[in-house]
Amino acid sequence: MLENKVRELRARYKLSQTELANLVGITRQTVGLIEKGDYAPSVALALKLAKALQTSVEEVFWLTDKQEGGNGKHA
Amino acid sequence: MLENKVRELRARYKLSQTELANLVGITRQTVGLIEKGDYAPSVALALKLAKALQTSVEEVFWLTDKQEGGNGKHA
DNA sequence: ACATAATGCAATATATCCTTTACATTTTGA
DNA sequence: TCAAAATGTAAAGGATATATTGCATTATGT
Repeated sequence: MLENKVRELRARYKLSQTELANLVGITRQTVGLIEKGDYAPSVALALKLAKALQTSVEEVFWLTDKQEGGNGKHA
Repeated sequence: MLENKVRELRARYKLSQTELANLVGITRQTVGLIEKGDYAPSVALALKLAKALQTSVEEVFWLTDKQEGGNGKHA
């Protein structure tokens, strides 16, 4: 599955979800869903996020072996 | 808009669209559409493509100022 | 020339991204 | 404590990524 450290990097620069969202041209809800791992953004958005967070796409997003959890609804 | 050099890198390793598609788990049609610039893949797929092409996401995909052309249909 | 592989392209269907709107909860700061 | 900001979350809908199937065209090798 796809993992990321958007939240960690965003905290490092003391940006709110809304501020980061404005920087890259999306809504704060989308930022929240990406941080939660619910959305795998397009590479265009990933490039913008990496730039806003002053690092590379690979530093922000990476693939792991882990399987996708359940359906999101807790048991 | 989003540009990429998938075709150039694929040629460098003498891979067919079908071979690259198999390496990253998609269909050859999708490879063709990405090369043509019609699709901006998910960051998960971009990571797999960059890995298959032995480089970074930023080397394969980048954003430019250029506007999206017409609707694809020639005038 | 011929067979085969590679590519282009189109239509349809499904999955997923992303937005908008709305409301609840949590955190922060004076 | 109180107000404001930040975050969580959800539903509905538009936009687009990706698969599947099928057929036409072009390139490659013998």
